[in-house]
Amino acid sequence: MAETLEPKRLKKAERRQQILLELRLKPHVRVSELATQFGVSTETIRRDMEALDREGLLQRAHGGASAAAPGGHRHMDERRLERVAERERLGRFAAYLVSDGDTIMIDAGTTTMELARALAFEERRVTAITNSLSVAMILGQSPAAHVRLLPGAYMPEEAAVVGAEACEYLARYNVDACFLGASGLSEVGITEVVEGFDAIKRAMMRQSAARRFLIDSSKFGRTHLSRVAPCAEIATLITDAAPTGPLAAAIGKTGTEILVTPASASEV
Amino acid sequence: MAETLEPKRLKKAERRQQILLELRLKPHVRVSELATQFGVSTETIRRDMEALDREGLLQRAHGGASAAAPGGHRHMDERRLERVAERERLGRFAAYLVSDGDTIMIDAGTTTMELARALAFEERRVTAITNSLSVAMILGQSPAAHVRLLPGAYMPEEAAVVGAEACEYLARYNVDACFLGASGLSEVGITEVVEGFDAIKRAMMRQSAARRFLIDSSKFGRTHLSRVAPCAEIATLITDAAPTGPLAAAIGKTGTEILVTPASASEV
DNA sequence: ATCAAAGTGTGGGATATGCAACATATTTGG
DNA sequence: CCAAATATGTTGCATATCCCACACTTTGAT
Repeated sequence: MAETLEPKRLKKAERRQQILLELRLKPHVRVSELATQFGVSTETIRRDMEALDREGLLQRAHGGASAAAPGGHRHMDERRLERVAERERLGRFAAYLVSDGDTIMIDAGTTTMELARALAFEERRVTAITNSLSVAMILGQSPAAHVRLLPGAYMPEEAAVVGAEACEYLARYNVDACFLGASGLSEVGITEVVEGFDAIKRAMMRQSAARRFLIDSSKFGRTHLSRVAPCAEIATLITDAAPTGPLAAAIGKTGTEILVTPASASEV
Repeated sequence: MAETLEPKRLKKAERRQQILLELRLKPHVRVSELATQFGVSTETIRRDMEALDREGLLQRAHGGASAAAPGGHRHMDERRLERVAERERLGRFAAYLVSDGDTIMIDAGTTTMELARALAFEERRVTAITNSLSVAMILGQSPAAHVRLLPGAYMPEEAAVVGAEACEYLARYNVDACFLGASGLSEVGITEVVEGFDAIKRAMMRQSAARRFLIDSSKFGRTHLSRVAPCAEIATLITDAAPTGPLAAAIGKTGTEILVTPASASEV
């Protein structure tokens, strides 16, 4: 009784889950590959991909699909689609503030990821400490960068580690500057919505000579649950449009250096 | 030769650089898109992509290209293509040794990544400590898993952290079992070729009640630079074929439990 | 200026993919 | 058990891509 039973056929949900898992390891999968692998027709895979694409879990391409965000996740993916140009400008701009030989801290976020890209692209010779796996992977590609990762509990939604251990660990290091993102910036100060990120940001600020924030103007006026720091503690604010109204007043009184990316004048 | 006012045509190097930049914003670009964008023929783009693919700077796909895996680098990708089926079986099999509620350590490697996949797929309720960013991201997807990441210097080729800090940090934890890969297994014992991984493995072994190794039979008889441990310290060897010759003799004398995956004939 | 080398464009046949409509299979709910 | 709903497979054809060979253009050096 030779049981030639093939691996039990996967159901739709399992198959789609597998597709996503596959995409965690490879940046791109082909329709034809998966069809063979799962023993289903290409049309089925096509339908799977179509559905997953609608959910934003992957990006469809001719003949296959790519991971929506390598090292990123659902929430991040959605955010990634908005204001990409602004964030890229912010990241590139912030990279000018980093010199060869600098030691820096970078926290997790879509904007700080752009900074990591810029630093990697320019092959700036830096030592960076981060709690973001995405930042580590991106910046780690640069042969000129040294990256150290913090310990702690892994938070899949943000592809980052958080927790007391990470914060404690930060106390070991003293760096030239930290580059941090944030969920909101208002008269109250810097605020953050992701649980655990506030403590990381505060710990990074403590160990840094210069405290720099990358915050695009869509975050202005927003106040979230936990306050990271008052406006006065921002050494440098890198943004795409100068603050106005009460926020401008609040920040104006502090010694905060406000750097606005140049390209914002040309287009919306 | 009338001088046209068209944007000056990019040279080869610039165009290729531009392609890579594009891939930092989008996970996937199409040949046809870029051809239009740069005003060159699709063949040119194709040649560009082919070259960049050879350099490992992107991953070619039918109709376009994706960003190279940020964590999974050239080496890993190549390795991934070999013995995929064996590794997957090993990973799945090893997952049976993990019970709900277990605490485990997993080190970096292509085989242990498969274990992470299996654990994630089955949503086993585990707490895992790892130095591998890939393992963390894969297993972190599972709602039932808690993942802790070790601190240390990031090693881009392996998408893992290494170093004294990681080893020290491991001493904080005591777990039920560790699941480790290796570059070689011979009479000498377990050996490793990746610098820094040996120390991680030893530290993980120290903190684990059960020491389990996932080593496919192609590694048998190989001896690499640094010895991780003698055969006697292997509690469980999970592999796809029973050792033979001198290796069998060496392992036979120890109390090592040898588990061979039911590849074809037998069953569990 | 001339030549060689490298880069790029063009064309056509082979192959792969997409898409839609319909047939079949599987699951679900009563 | 059946029937509806859902999922998957199949077919045919339009389209897109690939790959190769060769011609043309640009570049750089002598």
